[in-house]
Amino acid sequence: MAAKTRQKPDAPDASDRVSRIREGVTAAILEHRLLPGTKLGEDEIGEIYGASRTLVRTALQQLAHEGIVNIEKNRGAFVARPTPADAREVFEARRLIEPTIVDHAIDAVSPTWLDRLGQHLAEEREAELRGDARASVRLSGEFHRLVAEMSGHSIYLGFLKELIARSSLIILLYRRHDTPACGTDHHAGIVTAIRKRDREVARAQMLSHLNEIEAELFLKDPAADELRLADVLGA
Amino acid sequence: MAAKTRQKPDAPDASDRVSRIREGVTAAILEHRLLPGTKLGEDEIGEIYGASRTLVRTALQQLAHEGIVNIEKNRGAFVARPTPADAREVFEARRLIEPTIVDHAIDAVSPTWLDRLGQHLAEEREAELRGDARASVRLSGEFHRLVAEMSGHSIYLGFLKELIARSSLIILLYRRHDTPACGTDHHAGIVTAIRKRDREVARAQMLSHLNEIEAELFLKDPAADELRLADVLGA
DNA sequence: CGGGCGAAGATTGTATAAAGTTTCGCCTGT
DNA sequence: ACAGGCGAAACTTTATACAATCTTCGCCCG
Repeated sequence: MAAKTRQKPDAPDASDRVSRIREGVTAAILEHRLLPGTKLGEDEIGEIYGASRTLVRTALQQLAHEGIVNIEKNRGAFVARPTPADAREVFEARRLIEPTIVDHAIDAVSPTWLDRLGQHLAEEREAELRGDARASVRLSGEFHRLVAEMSGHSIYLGFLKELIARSSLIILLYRRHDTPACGTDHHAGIVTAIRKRDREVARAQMLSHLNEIEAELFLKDPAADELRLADVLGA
Repeated sequence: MAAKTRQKPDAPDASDRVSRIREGVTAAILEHRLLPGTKLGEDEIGEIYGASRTLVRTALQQLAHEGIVNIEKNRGAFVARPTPADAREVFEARRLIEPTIVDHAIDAVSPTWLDRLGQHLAEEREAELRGDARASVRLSGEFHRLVAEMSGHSIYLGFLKELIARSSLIILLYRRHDTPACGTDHHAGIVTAIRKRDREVARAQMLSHLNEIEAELFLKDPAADELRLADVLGA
């Protein structure tokens, strides 16, 4: 039979080496340890993960497709530097998609999911309490990802993963104050609405949550070059 | 200065060899010349395009990320075979995104764009008139892509490219009748609404257009295994 | 003293070869 | 005759070597 040495049809995040590299770099970017514009040399990363350039290249190409890395021909890979225009597009897309995602998540409400949501909120609160900015940033994004997983729509989930990754870079570049993370309270409110299966409130809360995140940003128009210089000088 | 040897920020479809392979295979899939389930051997494709397996592999990985190719570990790449559940997700996403895209396209109305739209409609009519099913399928998808380009939103454009590619496979697998292509008339109606800058009508027309396409499909629930067997036996 | 040219070094792009896995045919044993 | 397992062939995966390109630094000229 063919079903002898069958493993899971597709591992959730494939524990192969390419995925380990991709997730490692992604985490570093999302936790703001790798700043936009940073050069990602192939040999450099390969040595860190003990992998050949072939695998590193594959991982970087995937990240480029996700939009958090730019690959310039014959120059290499760099952490992406979203422009204000990109930022507006990303948040517009999130405002369009995420209310719908919450709506679908409510169709999947179950004790198991509510448990996972509650557990996540606890983690967020704890990270915020101990002032761990990196963990807060990561967990804040993971909350939205969790809701998307709950919705069961793989297309929306894929789109949102991309949008969340880009949002993390955008928030790093353009936030006004040093607001640690965007409203854990908002997340709690959304979970409450989900628990009550109140679609309208859930959608509205998600929308206003996204609006408040974007309102915290300073998206001036001709900022790209200025910021580039400022960053380089700051480094 | 850093801005000395700057070329175009990003070539439209990068005339490098990887892109040529990717576009060639994509066209073959979108025109229904490569059927779902077909094995895409690396040597095979490499020989066709006179390229090494390295480049073929890169192209196939990009196609896998776009969702029209599945890569099974240690087995190779195959043309994707969307399930009915996938199909419903794809069309739901299109119903969510495309009305918004049309709305934004209206912001960009200009003689140049109206000209391009009109020219496209002419091509579609011509292909349909001469019964060229392959060209009709391709052009039908390209219409939606054109509107997305017109909207100027690169995020939506990227998402829609993926959705269109998957839609083409879905229509091939699940269409009821041998309807040649889905409503060139619908496209003409949408263009008219765009020309009049009538947002509400444009959104409504796009929505009903998508609904009619999906209504032409036969999305039975437990079809996956049946279809796989049937196809294999038929081949 | 500033600017441009040029060669050396470094880095990426591509191809080829080695290693591991799956698959299919064939052979043996019952 | 048929089930089960062994083995070879084909393919994918990974690593390494080579070629092309860009960057950098030094030097020369104006």
